[in-house]
Amino acid sequence: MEQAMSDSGWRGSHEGWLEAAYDSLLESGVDSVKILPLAKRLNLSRTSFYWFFKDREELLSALIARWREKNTGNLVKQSEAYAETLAEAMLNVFDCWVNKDLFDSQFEFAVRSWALQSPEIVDEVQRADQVRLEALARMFMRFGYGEGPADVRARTTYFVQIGYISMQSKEDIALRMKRIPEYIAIYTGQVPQQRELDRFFARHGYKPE
Amino acid sequence: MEQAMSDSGWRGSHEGWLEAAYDSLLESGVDSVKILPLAKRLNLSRTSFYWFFKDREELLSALIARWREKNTGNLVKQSEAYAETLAEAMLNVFDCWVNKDLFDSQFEFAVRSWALQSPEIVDEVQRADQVRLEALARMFMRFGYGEGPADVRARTTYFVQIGYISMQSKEDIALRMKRIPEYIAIYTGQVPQQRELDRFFARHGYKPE
DNA sequence: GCGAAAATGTACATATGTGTCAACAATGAA
DNA sequence: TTCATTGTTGACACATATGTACATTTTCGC
Repeated sequence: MEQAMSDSGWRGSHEGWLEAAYDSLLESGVDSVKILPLAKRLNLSRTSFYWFFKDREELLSALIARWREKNTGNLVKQSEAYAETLAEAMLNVFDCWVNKDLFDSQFEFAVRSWALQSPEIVDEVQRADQVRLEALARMFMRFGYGEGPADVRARTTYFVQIGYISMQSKEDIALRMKRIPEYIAIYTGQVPQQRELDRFFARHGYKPE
Repeated sequence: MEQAMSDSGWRGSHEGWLEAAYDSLLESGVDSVKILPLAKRLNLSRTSFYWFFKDREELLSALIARWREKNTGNLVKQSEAYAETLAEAMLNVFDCWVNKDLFDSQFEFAVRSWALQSPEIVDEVQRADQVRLEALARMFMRFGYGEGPADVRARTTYFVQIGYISMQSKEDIALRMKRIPEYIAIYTGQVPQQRELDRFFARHGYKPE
């Protein structure tokens, strides 16, 4: 239960507090990101916090910066990755949905919930949504869709995932993988080729029987 | 800014506090549902609250009961409504997405965000999701889909909406209506007939040009 | 080892929330 | 008009959070 520390011999650190804040945000929402509880978790004095951050606000800003840098960047990158067919391109995007390193769903949900009580976060989230949707629409257009249909398909693809996240359901990998060809067919209007699926499954260490 | 009152000459009431709690929940999330701020909003003494509710817990339970009774019931009902084609059936479900009386999106989002900080609410939400998804899947099966495809299509339909809700975007009605035929095509795999769309638009008081 | 810095802790002032209690006011039925 | 019911209030006790001031300890370069 020890947080990552800088190489100094000190117990606390900027990263330590941030990591604890991140954990608390994901577990129980922004309102649980309070200095006193974090101090208890870290076994540090509460006031020690103020050496690293000006105040609670600054900690929350750092949290948002972290989210901004992670989730949107990777989604855009995956939507632009090389692919021969639309189905393959879609599977590249799906990498995000099954790989925590590319897209942190819990973080995403926590930030969206946070938006409910902060207009600044609403702005932040809406900016992210726009960037992501535009990237997905460009992907559909690369494969011949017109602007209107590409937009609606981008929305379908994206909203389904955001909706899924907000379900917070923990269904097992096998079931999720089994549904994937079906989703690809709906989103792209074309059935993925077996070798495309095989490549996808392989890179996520999944073996269908 | 006067809350609905019972017919007695008293200022407060069970409904008054509940309504204020509902407003606050939708505006700023559960953590804003505190007795002291609600009292200020109602221009009542804080302690007067305890005449109507045992404690804050009881108020929150009343809020959840309200949500449970409203959103799930109507969605199930719409999915079971009479329709000659799948596209028409889908449009019946879409009634929920454009009519606040049938489905309260903001309430939905607020409750889902609340789940982040309460395991009991997680249970509540998951139960609702299951009931709703089963109703939608039954609808697809009524029109000839097998169990597997019906399930995935139900999920697509439902998740897109939940995702849309969590975007909290307030795009104008005309734009949403314009996208509807496109969505119907993706979800059902069939293009809706003009007369079906006309009927849908008409009952929501929308006139396409 | 010594001193500056980096980090921690104690004490204080303040704000906001909860819930209980006992006194008080308004209402309407007998 | 009495008077129990229904509703309202302020005072109290307590809990949890924030942030500041200042003293103290730890660490590392010299």
